[in-house]
Amino acid sequence: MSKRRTTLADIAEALDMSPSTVSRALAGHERISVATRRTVREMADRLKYRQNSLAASLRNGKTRLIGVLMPTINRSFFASVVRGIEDVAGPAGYSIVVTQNDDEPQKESSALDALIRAQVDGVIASLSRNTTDYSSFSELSDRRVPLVLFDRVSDRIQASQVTIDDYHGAFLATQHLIDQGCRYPVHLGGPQHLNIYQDRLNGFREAIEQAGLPFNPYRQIMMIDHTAEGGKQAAEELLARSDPPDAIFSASDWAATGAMRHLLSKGVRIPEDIAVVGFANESFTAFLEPSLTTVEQFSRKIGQEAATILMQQLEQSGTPKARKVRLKPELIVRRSSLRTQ
Amino acid sequence: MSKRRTTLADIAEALDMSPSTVSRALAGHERISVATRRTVREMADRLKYRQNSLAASLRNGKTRLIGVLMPTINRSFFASVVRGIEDVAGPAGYSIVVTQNDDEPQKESSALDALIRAQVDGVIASLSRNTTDYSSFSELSDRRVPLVLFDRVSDRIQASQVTIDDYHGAFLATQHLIDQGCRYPVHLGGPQHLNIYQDRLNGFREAIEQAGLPFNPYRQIMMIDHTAEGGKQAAEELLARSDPPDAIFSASDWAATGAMRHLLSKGVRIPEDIAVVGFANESFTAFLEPSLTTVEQFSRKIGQEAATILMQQLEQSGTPKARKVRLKPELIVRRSSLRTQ
DNA sequence: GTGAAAGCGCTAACAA
DNA sequence: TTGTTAGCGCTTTCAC
Repeated sequence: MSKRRTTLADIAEALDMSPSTVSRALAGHERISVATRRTVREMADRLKYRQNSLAASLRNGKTRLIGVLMPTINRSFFASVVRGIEDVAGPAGYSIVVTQNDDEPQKESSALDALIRAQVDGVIASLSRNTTDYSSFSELSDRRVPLVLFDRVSDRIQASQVTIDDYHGAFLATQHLIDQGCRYPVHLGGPQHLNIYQDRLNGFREAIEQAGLPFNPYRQIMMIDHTAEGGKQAAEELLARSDPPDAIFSASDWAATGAMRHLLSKGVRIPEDIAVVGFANESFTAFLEPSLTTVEQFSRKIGQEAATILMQQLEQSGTPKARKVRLKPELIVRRSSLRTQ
Repeated sequence: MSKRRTTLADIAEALDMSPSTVSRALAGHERISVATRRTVREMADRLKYRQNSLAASLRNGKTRLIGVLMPTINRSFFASVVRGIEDVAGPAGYSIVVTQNDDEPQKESSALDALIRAQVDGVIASLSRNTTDYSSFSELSDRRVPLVLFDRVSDRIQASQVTIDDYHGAFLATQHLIDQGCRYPVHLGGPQHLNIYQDRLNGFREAIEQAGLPFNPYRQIMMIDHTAEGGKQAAEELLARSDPPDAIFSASDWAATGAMRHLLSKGVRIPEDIAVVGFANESFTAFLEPSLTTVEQFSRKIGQEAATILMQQLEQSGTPKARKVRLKPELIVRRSSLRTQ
């Protein structure tokens, strides 16, 4: 009744052969006769044998586990990335260990610790909002664990990178607003030590300058908390100004949504009075009223790319050279910014 | 340059003591002198020792890994559950391996396979939409791997269960619609072999019957695909009727959203002509126009509960007896259903 | 084509 | 309080 796991030895005994033969047969080794392979496989099935990957891993140093580290899985962008990672890692026979840093550097390093202890073969990570000390990551390279960073990356960490061209996305969004006749757009930005927010801000500024419009950073850039509430507060502040903007480009959909909601409640017409553009193409943005123009960042694709790169580095034996992949975002034009017909 | 991992033996050698002493010292064993413990710990730090949990696991049969299996992580409900699981499993020193079944039974069994091979100490799972053969799960109990099911559960599997009272949630929602003066509500339901959809439908019917309203299942129940598109199609069909309903209770927020969108585009007033209630309290529902009344199902809490139960079963040595936890959902009333002031 | 034996790194029973 | 030893289940070198 109390079943112990079936081991190689059990199969060997049942078949009166040696464990090594069984191991080789199961691995599909060339040198083992086809007949033996068949019998072994059948017996393995009958005994419901499952390889104890612990033992195998201990022996050959590979766990076929890949570690994922992100701010929180509980946000659609990151959940999609995990999904993308699974898309390619799963079929390749890897399982995924998910850890989170909650934007706290200390949780980040303990999560990395857990991943190292779990002996993951490689790691895919997005930095915590507040990471400034990168030493926890250097432990990975010390141990020759390949690392791929995505979205929130840093050149100060030796690793491959997968990002989208945030600069370009922001540029497209802003240019679109200008095309729609907006002359005084405001950007709702995020912490500038994160590449993504810096790039989005730069794209915004560049589009304005290229269009030859006046640009006043103190009036046209607001650093906010990227939540619906943060967006709402920003909108309040903007409406209180003597010269409210005629467009808002938010670095996130959530802030854009919060802002839009507040504007509407104050009788502001969108897009006629103020046009609004978000960033991320969260799945609900198409269903807002008016539907929200935003930038698609292909989160699932990001995960797939990151996993693909990691797989390559794991399979190839030599020293993996860091690769950088930058995906092109796309502007999704919807009603919140469409003034012309 | 090419660093091999530091092992217990390395520390032992450096300190001229035996590996077992080092092992015990690191484990904080009582019988080891405090002085020794200190020196050992310091040396371990200096050499950046990390326990090879593979070896430890192989030895003592515990991996401190828990497997999670769900339809797809890429949906906010499930991502939240994972988050909840992490909330309690992480601090307890467990890491989480995430797998998905994409609502395909065959992927489900291969995911379970992967989890078994990975030697997870326990499993938390929600069934695939199409699971009818539960034999893959019986392998877990054969191997005495504790299992906790959540949301989509089945009594035909020997396991603990964490669910919300879907029946009650649906009952509250429907009762609320009736309170608002609706007399002819229609339910957008899902596959009846899943407990959750069955319970929601039952709650709907029961509320109508208790109110003494006429009930025609053929007219008042529609089985649909629970996506925005599915909701839209349902709305189309309902509007084409000679006797359209005065309320819609959808078993999902997404379908409710799609339906609402379509109704509004056809000039239907919500909630005056047709009131709408969804299910799940997806984070965006508060920002729809009108904001959507829905049922909060405490997804993160579900994950926390499931993990707590699993932890208990893992720590306690005896045969774990299956527990069933049923959380109370809450109706979140918003404008899409508020007719009275 | 198959077997014997060693060892991956750790822990724990037993011994001292 | 510490050391010795065996063994978890697997893979692989070397031998036949």
